Amino acid sequence: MRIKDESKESIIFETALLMISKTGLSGLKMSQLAKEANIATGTVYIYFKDKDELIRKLYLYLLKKTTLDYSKGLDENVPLKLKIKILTFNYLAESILHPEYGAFFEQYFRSPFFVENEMIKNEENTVLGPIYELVIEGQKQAIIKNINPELLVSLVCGMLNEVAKESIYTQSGIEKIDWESIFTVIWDGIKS
Amino acid sequence: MRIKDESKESIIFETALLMISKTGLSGLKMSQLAKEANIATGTVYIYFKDKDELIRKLYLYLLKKTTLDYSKGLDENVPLKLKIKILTFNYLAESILHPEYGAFFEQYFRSPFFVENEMIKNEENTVLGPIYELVIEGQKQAIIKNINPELLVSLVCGMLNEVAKESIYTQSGIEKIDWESIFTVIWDGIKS
DNA sequence: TTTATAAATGAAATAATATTCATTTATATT
DNA sequence: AATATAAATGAATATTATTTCATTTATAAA
Repeated sequence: MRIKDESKESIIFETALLMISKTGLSGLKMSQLAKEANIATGTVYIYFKDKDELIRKLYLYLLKKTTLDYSKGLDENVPLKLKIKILTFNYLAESILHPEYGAFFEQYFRSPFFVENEMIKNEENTVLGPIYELVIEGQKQAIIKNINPELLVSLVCGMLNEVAKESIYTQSGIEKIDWESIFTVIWDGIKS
Repeated sequence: MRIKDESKESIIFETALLMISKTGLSGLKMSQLAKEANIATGTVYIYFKDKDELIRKLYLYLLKKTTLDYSKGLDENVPLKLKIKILTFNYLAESILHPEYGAFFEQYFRSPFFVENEMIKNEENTVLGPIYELVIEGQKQAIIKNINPELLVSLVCGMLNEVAKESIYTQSGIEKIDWESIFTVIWDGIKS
C-alpha cells in the first residue's frame, strides 16, 4: 500500500501562507497553490475536503505556530532599556521574517472563511507577555511613562507592525530597516 | 437626453466599502454589489470598466476622502505642534468612526488589485504631500527628528491604527480614548 | 409633443475557478 | 515477484463570477 506523505499537509499550509501574503486571500487559487507546491490539483483535495476546510485548518495550524519567543538572546542582567531594545528588534525581525503570519491573520478575520474566534486574544497575550512585563517593570523603576501599560504596548506594537507591513509590501529587505531611528522614536515616546 | 446620475459613483463606492469590511475583498461579488446598491449589474459597468478599475478607483476615492477628513479644522496660522496634534486626533477619530476605511486599506495592499503605477503614485504624493511637508517643515525648524519622513509618518500612523483597531475590536467607545497620553508618546517620539 | 440621445436594465454569454474521477503510480504485505 | 491497496495525477466537468449587449427607459432639446 502506498504511504500517505503527511509532510504534504504542512507543505500545502506553508505554500498557501506564502501565496496569501503575496496575493491576498482573494488571490489564492487552488490550481496555482497545487502548482506552487509541486503537486497535482486533485492531491490537495485528498488532504482537504475543499477550499473552506483548507483555510480554516490553516488558521488552526498558524495559531499553534505563533507562540514565538521574542525573548531570545535576552540576558536578565542587562539594563531595562537594552532589554526593550532587544525585545522590539526581535519582534520586528520576526514580523518581517514571517510576514505571512500577520498577513494571514489580518485577512482571515475579514474574509468569508472566518466563522468565529476567541482564542486569538489569548494567543496574542501569550506572545506579547514578555513585552508587557517589561513595561510594568520600567514603570516601577520610573524609567517609563506612567501610562496604561496596555496602551503603551499597543502603541509600540503598532509602530513595529506598520514598519513590518511596509517592509513587506514594498519588498525592501530587512537590511533596509533603519533600526536605530525606529528605536529612538519608540524609546523617546515611552520613556519618562 | 437622459442625465448620468453622478451620485451613483459614490453610492457604489460606499456600498462596496461596507461590503468589503464585512466579507473581505475576496467576498465582494459584482452582482451582489449591484443588488446591495439597488442598481442593475450592468450599470456598474457604465461607471467602471471592470472590477479592477472599480477597486483601484475606490482606493483613490478613499485616499482623497480620508485626507480631507484629517485636515478639517486645520488653521494655517497655528503652531506646528498643534497642527500635528489636530491631524493625529482627526486621523484617530475618523479611523474609529469609519472602521471600513482601515479594513479596506489593510486588504488592498495585499490584494491582486494593488499595483504601483505612476498615476497612483502621483495621487498618493498629492494626497500625502501636505502631511510629509508638515514633517519636513518641522525638520527644517529643528523641531522634529531628522529621520526619513516616510518612516516617521509610518510610525505615527502605526500607533494610531493600532489604537483604532483595539477600540473597534473591544467595542469600547471613542470616549474611552486617552488622547493626551497618546499624543504625548507620539510627540516625544518624533520631536528633536 | 415629438425626437434624439445616453442611461439603465438584466438575462445571456464568457471567463475564471473549484472540484471530481477514471486512470496511473508507488509501496507494504504475502 | 505478485498482489492489494491507497496515494497521486490532471484532464474533464461543474460551479461561480464577470462582463456584454440587445432592449427599455428617462430626459433635454427641438
